[in-house]
Amino acid sequence: MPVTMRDVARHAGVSVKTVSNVVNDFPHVSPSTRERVLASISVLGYRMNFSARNLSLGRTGMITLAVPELRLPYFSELSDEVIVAAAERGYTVLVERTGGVRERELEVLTSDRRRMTDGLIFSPLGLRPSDAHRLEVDYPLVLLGERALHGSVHHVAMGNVAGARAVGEHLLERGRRRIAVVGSYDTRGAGAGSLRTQGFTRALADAGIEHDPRRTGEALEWTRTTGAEAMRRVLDRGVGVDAVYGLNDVLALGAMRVLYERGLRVPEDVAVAGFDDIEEGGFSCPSLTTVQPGRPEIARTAVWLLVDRIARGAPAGPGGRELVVAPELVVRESTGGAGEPA
Amino acid sequence: MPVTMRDVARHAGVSVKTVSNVVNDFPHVSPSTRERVLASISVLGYRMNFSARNLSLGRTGMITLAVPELRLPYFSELSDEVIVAAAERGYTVLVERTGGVRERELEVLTSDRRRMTDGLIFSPLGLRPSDAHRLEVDYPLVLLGERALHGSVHHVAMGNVAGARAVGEHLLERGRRRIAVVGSYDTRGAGAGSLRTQGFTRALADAGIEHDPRRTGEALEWTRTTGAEAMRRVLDRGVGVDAVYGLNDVLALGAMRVLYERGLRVPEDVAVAGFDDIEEGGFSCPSLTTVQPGRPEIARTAVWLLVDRIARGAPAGPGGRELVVAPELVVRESTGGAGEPA
DNA sequence: CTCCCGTCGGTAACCGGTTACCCTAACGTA
DNA sequence: TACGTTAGGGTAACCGGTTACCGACGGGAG
Repeated sequence: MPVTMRDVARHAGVSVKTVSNVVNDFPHVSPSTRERVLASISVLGYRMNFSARNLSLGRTGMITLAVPELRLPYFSELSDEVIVAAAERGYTVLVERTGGVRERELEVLTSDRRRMTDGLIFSPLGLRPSDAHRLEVDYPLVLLGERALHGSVHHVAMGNVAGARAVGEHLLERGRRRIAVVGSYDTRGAGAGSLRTQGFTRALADAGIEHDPRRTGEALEWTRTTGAEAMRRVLDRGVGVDAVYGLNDVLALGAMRVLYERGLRVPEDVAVAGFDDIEEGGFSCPSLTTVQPGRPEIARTAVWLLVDRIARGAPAGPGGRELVVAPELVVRESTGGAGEPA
Repeated sequence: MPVTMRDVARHAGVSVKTVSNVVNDFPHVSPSTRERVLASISVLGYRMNFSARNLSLGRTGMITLAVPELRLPYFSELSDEVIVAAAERGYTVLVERTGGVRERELEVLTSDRRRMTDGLIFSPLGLRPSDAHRLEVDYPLVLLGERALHGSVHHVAMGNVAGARAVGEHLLERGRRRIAVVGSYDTRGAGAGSLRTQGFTRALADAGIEHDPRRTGEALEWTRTTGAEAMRRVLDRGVGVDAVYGLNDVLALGAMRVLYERGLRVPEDVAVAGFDDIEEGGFSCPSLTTVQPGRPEIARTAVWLLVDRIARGAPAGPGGRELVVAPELVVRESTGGAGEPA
């Protein structure tokens, strides 16, 4: 039913090889022949069958991006950037949603679906350190987010500790001492939550201040809702709070919402800072101080590394590189703005 | 190099047909044989080659979702929902980004890349009414957003006019009369902007009020930034404003940010309402009154219609259905809350 | 007038599944 | 014992590109 290359060849009076040459812009085709073939293609309405090409070539021109949830602004902005970067390199992106659930993440690594694409950019959330060996796969893989314990897998990380430290120092500089942390959960692992907590407490420790655990509001998922709930719990404990550090922006915005509901002024009564620099934080009222983790660079780098591995045909190998993108503090109204320190 | 079905067959001492039967859960395989085949698969580490399967089957198990930008909350939330709905039906989603640019949208409709998937869910933005015939494609297609002028293409729409009218009536009910519209651009076409403007002005007209065009802030793109700019332009014209209707939520939030910067109180001085009910609007300060357009239902319906068409193998046909999902007004703080009308 | 070489294009095998069609063995029945 | 029936499984063609390999043709050099 559909028009094939052989149909075109017949129509144009040439061979399939020639049609293929034309379609793929190969040399050694005379202009007149090319013309004729293109005309036939147009007349017959020929469209290439990608499954067939993929089968022959052994590659698909697609990569998989696996993220927890597309609706979280950080990931939607990241995905957007990955898609753009992939398009620049001629790749299309297939998006998998893991929900941040360990089982689904493991499944993404091994499922047959994965094999529909040439490689995987993977932002794990639920994986445990003991799952590290699961990342030793035989296809091109680039990890985003936290570091794999070791191994040969490329890995693009952000400066979580450095960024968190900068937030801590900034809040201290603004004279805040009773700082709540919203979102902390696991403080020991190698996950973002842990690293961002560590960097922060380190800044406090350097200033001779100890973080009061009663000012920690835990949140397993990082959403506006859980941020708000965590903030409420902290406030309800009755310990004074003059600043809030949300481990990411949506947590911070959820917390800010609770402060608003309780009539606390930001930044006069309570300063607020987040992490990720999602677009929304630039428009909240007040705008949100945060850490720009270099997301565009992360996206580009991840795609490049992956495409590179695909092109080289070297699926794994010992060349697992860890690239850490430098973060940058973005000071906005929620901590008093870029003006003079309070 | 990679393990094929024939390798498995040889190893298990059966034929490829039997391996295929096992892999695809077909009947007529004795338990013992099945066991043996599964063991061989496991030993050899066999993984199915999807390109080959796709070539044989003529389908890929993937669908394309084409949206303007993934970073816009409406589309990221929609994409999330489409991905979930597709997964329920056994499909994976390939995301294309059009940027809302007409050329890219037309390209998505016809490109070879499109042929890598079984169907397309398409949310056009830049297409003109005169492009309607371009939508008469020979593969399964479901449109989101505004109506195609006519034709045989399935189409899931939201109740733009009804929703916008509800917003208008709500603002009037709250005693607002000098209402700015942010985002309007084309007021005649069949696009969302036009419909949402029409519904609104109709509500005003019904109340005997005429919309002052000086209170219209145009914005071609619908983002927080353009919303803010449009709001500034309106305010700078010096005409009084006691309410703002953003044609979508991010426009409204951008406008709200400007009101905040200028020291205008929301909702006391200026009420604000949007459209789309993105999650962010529930957490802004104040929270944003908006229209919930039934996005989850839109996503599910679109996927179902598409999968249905794919399954039926009836690419087009005269059965183009238009489904309109009913919108619902969500009253929040930015217009005075659900309490008694001011 | 040959020979050589580079250009252009044809032939057919191959990628790795699916499946129409066929055969066999085993069991039940007359 | 002969035969029908069906479950189980084998064979080979096919999906539609890609490409290794081969051959023909035309022009310039010897």
